[in-house]
Amino acid sequence: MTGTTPSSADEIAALFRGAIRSGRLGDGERLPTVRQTAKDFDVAQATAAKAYKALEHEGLVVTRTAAGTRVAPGASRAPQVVIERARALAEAGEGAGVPLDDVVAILRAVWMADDAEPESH
Amino acid sequence: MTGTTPSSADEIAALFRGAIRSGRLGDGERLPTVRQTAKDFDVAQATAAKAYKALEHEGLVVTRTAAGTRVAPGASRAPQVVIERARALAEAGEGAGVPLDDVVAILRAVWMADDAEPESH
DNA sequence: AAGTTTGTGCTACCTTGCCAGTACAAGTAG
DNA sequence: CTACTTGTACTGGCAAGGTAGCACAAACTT
Repeated sequence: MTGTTPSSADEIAALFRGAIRSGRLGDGERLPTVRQTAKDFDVAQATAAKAYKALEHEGLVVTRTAAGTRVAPGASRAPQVVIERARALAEAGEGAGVPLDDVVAILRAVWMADDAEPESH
Repeated sequence: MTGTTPSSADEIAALFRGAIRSGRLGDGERLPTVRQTAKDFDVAQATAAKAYKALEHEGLVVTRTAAGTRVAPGASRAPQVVIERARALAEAGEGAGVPLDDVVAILRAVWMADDAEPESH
Protein backbone atom coordinates (compact mmCIF):
# COMPACT_ATOMS: atom_id res chain seq x y z
CA MET A 1 0.00 0.00 0.00
CA THR A 2 3.01 2.26 -0.09
CA GLY A 3 2.46 2.87 -3.73
CA THR A 4 -0.57 5.05 -3.25
CA THR A 5 -1.17 7.16 -0.18
CA PRO A 6 1.19 7.42 2.78
CA SER A 7 -0.39 6.27 6.00
CA SER A 8 2.36 6.55 8.57
CA ALA A 9 4.88 9.07 9.78
CA ASP A 10 7.76 7.28 8.10
CA GLU A 11 6.03 7.11 4.77
CA ILE A 12 5.10 10.78 4.86
CA ALA A 13 8.66 11.70 5.73
CA ALA A 14 9.93 9.53 2.91
CA LEU A 15 7.62 11.23 0.47
CA PHE A 16 8.90 14.71 1.29
CA ARG A 17 12.45 13.44 1.41
CA GLY A 18 12.05 12.23 -2.12
CA ALA A 19 10.50 15.49 -3.26
CA ILE A 20 13.37 17.46 -1.76
CA ARG A 21 16.28 15.29 -2.81
CA SER A 22 14.89 14.98 -6.31
CA GLY A 23 14.69 18.74 -6.60
CA ARG A 24 10.96 18.83 -6.96
CA LEU A 25 10.92 20.97 -3.83
CA GLY A 26 13.63 23.61 -4.14
CA ASP A 27 15.77 25.49 -1.66
CA GLY A 28 13.74 27.57 0.75
CA GLU A 29 10.47 26.39 -0.67
CA ARG A 30 7.74 26.00 1.85
CA LEU A 31 6.08 22.74 2.83
CA PRO A 32 2.41 22.54 3.72
CA THR A 33 1.58 23.20 7.35
CA VAL A 34 1.47 20.30 9.71
CA ARG A 35 -2.27 20.63 9.96
CA GLN A 36 -2.65 20.71 6.20
CA THR A 37 -0.49 17.67 5.68
CA ALA A 38 -2.48 15.85 8.33
CA LYS A 39 -5.66 16.57 6.40
CA ASP A 40 -4.15 15.78 3.01
CA PHE A 41 -3.07 12.32 4.09
CA ASP A 42 -5.89 11.82 6.54
CA VAL A 43 -3.68 11.22 9.55
CA ALA A 44 -3.47 12.70 13.02
CA GLN A 45 -1.57 15.96 13.45
CA ALA A 46 0.86 14.24 15.75
CA THR A 47 1.76 11.90 12.91
CA ALA A 48 2.41 14.67 10.42
CA ALA A 49 4.41 16.54 13.06
CA LYS A 50 6.50 13.48 13.68
CA ALA A 51 7.32 13.24 10.01
CA TYR A 52 8.41 16.87 9.88
CA LYS A 53 10.48 16.36 12.99
CA ALA A 54 12.36 13.53 11.35
CA LEU A 55 13.07 15.62 8.29
CA GLU A 56 14.42 18.43 10.40
CA HIS A 57 16.56 16.00 12.33
CA GLU A 58 18.06 14.95 9.00
CA GLY A 59 18.76 18.55 8.18
CA LEU A 60 16.52 18.55 5.14
CA VAL A 61 14.14 21.22 6.41
CA VAL A 62 14.26 24.19 8.72
CA THR A 63 11.33 24.96 10.94
CA ARG A 64 10.72 28.24 12.67
CA THR A 65 7.71 27.98 14.83
CA ALA A 66 5.21 30.28 13.26
CA ALA A 67 6.84 30.76 9.89
CA GLY A 68 6.23 27.25 8.73
CA THR A 69 8.60 24.57 7.53
CA ARG A 70 10.92 25.23 4.61
CA VAL A 71 13.49 23.27 2.67
CA ALA A 72 16.87 23.84 4.26
CA PRO A 73 19.25 26.06 2.28
CA GLY A 74 21.95 24.17 0.40
CA ALA A 75 22.83 20.49 0.48
CA SER A 76 19.40 19.23 -0.44
CA ARG A 77 19.50 17.97 -4.00
CA ALA A 78 21.07 14.61 -4.73
CA PRO A 79 23.68 14.41 -7.51
CA GLN A 80 22.16 14.89 -10.94
CA VAL A 81 23.32 11.47 -12.13
CA VAL A 82 21.26 9.78 -9.49
CA ILE A 83 18.17 11.77 -10.36
CA GLU A 84 18.57 11.10 -14.06
CA ARG A 85 19.02 7.39 -13.59
CA ALA A 86 16.11 7.27 -11.21
CA ARG A 87 14.03 8.92 -13.91
CA ALA A 88 15.28 6.39 -16.43
CA LEU A 89 14.39 3.51 -14.17
CA ALA A 90 10.96 4.92 -13.46
CA GLU A 91 10.33 5.29 -17.15
CA ALA A 92 11.40 1.73 -17.88
CA GLY A 93 9.39 0.36 -15.01
CA GLU A 94 6.20 2.17 -15.86
CA GLY A 95 6.62 1.33 -19.51
CA ALA A 96 7.02 -2.34 -18.72
CA GLY A 97 4.10 -2.33 -16.33
CA VAL A 98 6.19 -3.38 -13.35
CA PRO A 99 4.64 -2.22 -10.08
CA LEU A 100 6.52 0.49 -8.22
CA ASP A 101 6.99 -1.67 -5.17
CA ASP A 102 8.50 -4.42 -7.30
CA VAL A 103 10.93 -2.01 -8.87
CA VAL A 104 11.94 -0.86 -5.43
CA ALA A 105 12.46 -4.45 -4.36
CA ILE A 106 14.63 -5.09 -7.40
CA LEU A 107 16.65 -1.97 -6.72
CA ARG A 108 17.28 -3.09 -3.17
CA ALA A 109 18.33 -6.53 -4.38
CA VAL A 110 20.89 -5.29 -6.89
CA TRP A 111 22.13 -2.70 -4.42
CA MET A 112 22.99 -5.36 -1.88
CA ALA A 113 24.33 -7.68 -4.55
CA ASP A 114 26.88 -5.06 -5.57
CA ASP A 115 27.79 -4.70 -1.94
CA ALA A 116 28.57 -8.38 -1.63
CA GLU A 117 30.15 -9.08 -5.03
CA PRO A 118 32.56 -6.37 -6.18
CA GLU A 119 32.85 -8.23 -9.50
CA SER A 120 30.10 -6.95 -11.75
CA HIS A 121 30.13 -8.39 -15.30
CA MET B 1 15.83 0.83 9.18
CA THR B 2 14.82 -0.98 6.06
CA GLY B 3 18.28 -0.54 4.70
CA THR B 4 19.84 -3.16 6.90
CA THR B 5 17.97 -6.16 8.23
CA PRO B 6 14.32 -6.94 7.56
CA SER B 7 12.26 -7.06 10.72
CA SER B 8 8.73 -7.68 9.53
CA ALA B 9 6.86 -10.07 7.26
CA ASP B 10 6.42 -7.45 4.55
CA GLU B 11 10.08 -6.55 4.50
CA ILE B 12 11.16 -10.16 4.30
CA ALA B 13 8.73 -10.79 1.47
CA ALA B 14 10.01 -7.70 -0.33
CA LEU B 15 13.56 -8.93 -0.01
CA PHE B 16 12.84 -12.26 -1.65
CA ARG B 17 10.62 -10.58 -4.21
CA GLY B 18 13.55 -8.45 -5.21
CA ALA B 19 15.90 -11.42 -5.37
CA ILE B 20 13.49 -13.30 -7.60
CA ARG B 21 12.42 -10.53 -9.92
CA SER B 22 16.00 -9.41 -10.34
CA GLY B 23 17.02 -12.90 -11.35
CA ARG B 24 19.34 -13.40 -8.43
CA LEU B 25 17.16 -16.36 -7.51
CA GLY B 26 16.46 -18.35 -10.65
CA ASP B 27 13.62 -20.57 -11.78
CA GLY B 28 13.09 -23.53 -9.52
CA GLU B 29 15.78 -22.47 -7.14
CA ARG B 30 15.07 -23.23 -3.54
CA LEU B 31 14.53 -20.68 -0.81
CA PRO B 32 15.70 -21.28 2.77
CA THR B 33 13.26 -23.13 4.97
CA VAL B 34 10.80 -21.10 6.98
CA ARG B 35 12.64 -22.05 10.15
CA GLN B 36 15.97 -21.05 8.68
CA THR B 37 14.70 -17.70 7.47
CA ALA B 38 13.21 -17.08 10.88
CA LYS B 39 16.62 -17.62 12.43
CA ASP B 40 18.48 -15.64 9.79
CA PHE B 41 16.40 -12.56 10.35
CA ASP B 42 15.75 -13.21 14.00
CA VAL B 43 11.98 -13.24 13.76
CA ALA B 44 9.28 -15.69 14.81
CA GLN B 45 8.53 -18.61 12.51
CA ALA B 46 5.00 -17.34 12.02
CA THR B 47 6.42 -14.12 10.60
CA ALA B 48 8.67 -15.87 8.12
CA ALA B 49 5.79 -18.15 7.16
CA LYS B 50 3.59 -15.15 6.53
CA ALA B 51 6.17 -13.71 4.19
CA TYR B 52 6.36 -16.94 2.20
CA LYS B 53 2.60 -17.10 2.08
CA ALA B 54 2.46 -13.66 0.52
CA LEU B 55 5.02 -14.64 -2.09
CA GLU B 56 3.06 -17.72 -3.00
CA HIS B 57 -0.11 -15.71 -3.23
CA GLU B 58 1.68 -13.49 -5.75
CA GLY B 59 2.63 -16.55 -7.71
CA LEU B 60 6.33 -15.95 -7.27
CA VAL B 61 7.03 -19.18 -5.42
CA VAL B 62 5.62 -22.67 -5.26
CA THR B 63 5.47 -24.51 -1.98
CA ARG B 64 4.97 -28.21 -1.57
CA THR B 65 4.73 -29.08 2.01
CA ALA B 66 7.82 -31.10 2.73
CA ALA B 67 9.82 -30.25 -0.34
CA GLY B 68 10.41 -26.68 0.65
CA THR B 69 9.67 -23.48 -1.19
CA ARG B 70 10.99 -22.88 -4.69
CA VAL B 71 10.85 -20.09 -7.22
CA ALA B 72 7.85 -20.62 -9.45
CA PRO B 73 8.64 -21.78 -12.98
CA GLY B 74 8.41 -19.04 -15.60
CA ALA B 75 7.15 -15.50 -15.22
CA SER B 76 9.53 -14.54 -12.48
CA ARG B 77 12.14 -12.20 -13.91
CA ALA B 78 11.30 -8.60 -14.62
CA PRO B 79 12.16 -7.18 -18.07
CA GLN B 80 15.90 -6.89 -18.60
CA VAL B 81 15.71 -3.13 -19.17
CA VAL B 82 14.34 -2.61 -15.72
CA ILE B 83 17.04 -4.73 -14.13
CA GLU B 84 19.79 -2.98 -16.06
CA ARG B 85 18.56 0.46 -15.16
CA ALA B 86 18.12 -0.56 -11.57
CA ARG B 87 21.72 -1.68 -11.60
CA ALA B 88 22.77 1.62 -13.15
CA LEU B 89 20.91 3.57 -10.51
CA ALA B 90 22.37 1.49 -7.71
CA GLU B 91 25.83 2.05 -9.06
CA ALA B 92 25.32 5.81 -9.31
CA GLY B 93 23.78 5.99 -5.87
CA GLU B 94 26.46 3.99 -4.13
CA GLY B 95 29.14 5.87 -5.98
CA ALA B 96 27.72 9.19 -4.92
CA GLY B 97 27.28 8.05 -1.34
CA VAL B 98 23.53 8.54 -1.37
CA PRO B 99 21.81 6.28 1.18
CA LEU B 100 19.67 3.48 -0.26
CA ASP B 101 16.55 4.75 1.42
CA ASP B 102 17.09 8.19 -0.08
CA VAL B 103 17.48 6.73 -3.54
CA VAL B 104 14.26 4.84 -3.05
CA ALA B 105 12.53 8.03 -1.95
CA ILE B 106 13.82 9.82 -5.04
CA LEU B 107 12.65 7.01 -7.27
CA ARG B 108 9.18 7.18 -5.79
CA ALA B 109 9.10 10.94 -6.25
CA VAL B 110 10.01 10.88 -9.93
CA TRP B 111 7.70 7.94 -10.50
CA MET B 112 4.71 9.89 -9.26
CA ALA B 113 5.86 13.03 -11.00
CA ASP B 114 5.76 11.21 -14.33
CA ASP B 115 2.32 10.02 -13.44
CA ALA B 116 1.12 13.58 -12.98
CA GLU B 117 2.94 15.26 -15.88
CA PRO B 118 2.74 13.23 -19.12
CA GLU B 119 5.15 15.70 -20.75
CA SER B 120 8.60 14.22 -20.38
CA HIS B 121 11.33 16.21 -22.03
C1' DA C 1 6.66 -48.75 6.49
C1' DA C 2 9.16 -45.60 9.76
C1' DG C 3 11.20 -41.46 10.72
C1' DT C 4 12.41 -36.96 9.53
C1' DT C 5 11.83 -32.62 7.25
C1' DT C 6 8.97 -28.68 6.28
C1' DG C 7 4.95 -25.69 5.77
C1' DT C 8 0.72 -24.58 8.34
C1' DG C 9 -2.35 -23.38 12.18
C1' DC C 10 -3.36 -22.31 16.38
C1' DT C 11 -3.39 -19.56 21.28
C1' DA C 12 -2.48 -15.84 24.35
C1' DC C 13 0.56 -12.06 25.35
C1' DC C 14 2.95 -7.80 24.43
C1' DT C 15 5.07 -4.07 22.13
C1' DT C 16 4.78 -0.35 18.68
C1' DG C 17 2.58 3.26 16.56
C1' DC C 18 -1.44 5.96 15.23
C1' DC C 19 -5.69 8.47 16.83
C1' DA C 20 -8.26 12.15 19.01
C1' DG C 21 -8.58 16.32 21.19
C1' DT C 22 -6.72 19.77 23.61
C1' DA C 23 -3.46 22.99 25.62
C1' DC C 24 0.72 25.51 25.05
C1' DA C 25 4.86 28.19 23.07
C1' DA C 26 6.85 30.98 19.90
C1' DG C 27 6.86 33.54 16.27
C1' DT C 28 4.49 36.69 12.41
C1' DA C 29 1.39 40.29 10.80
C1' DG C 30 -1.87 44.16 11.52
C1' DC D 1 0.45 45.53 21.55
C1' DT D 2 -2.95 42.27 19.94
C1' DA D 3 -4.55 38.60 17.27
C1' DC D 4 -3.53 34.95 14.43
C1' DT D 5 -0.67 31.31 12.64
C1' DT D 6 2.02 27.27 13.23
C1' DG D 7 4.94 23.77 15.44
C1' DT D 8 5.08 21.16 19.81
C1' DA D 9 3.54 18.38 23.79
C1' DC D 10 0.57 15.52 26.26
C1' DT D 11 -2.99 12.09 27.79
C1' DG D 12 -5.51 7.74 27.34
C1' DG D 13 -7.37 4.54 24.14
C1' DC D 14 -6.98 1.33 20.50
C1' DA D 15 -5.74 -1.64 16.48
C1' DA D 16 -2.14 -4.08 13.94
C1' DG D 17 1.30 -7.06 13.92
C1' DG D 18 5.17 -9.72 16.05
C1' DT D 19 6.49 -13.37 19.78
C1' DA D 20 6.78 -17.90 21.65
C1' DG D 21 5.68 -22.48 21.72
C1' DC D 22 3.55 -26.24 20.41
C1' DA D 23 0.54 -29.50 17.61
C1' DC D 24 -0.52 -31.15 13.08
C1' DA D 25 -0.38 -32.65 8.02
C1' DA D 26 1.96 -33.90 4.17
C1' DA D 27 5.69 -35.49 1.55
C1' DC D 28 10.53 -36.68 1.08
C1' DT D 29 14.27 -40.17 2.58
C1' DT D 30 15.94 -44.56 3.96
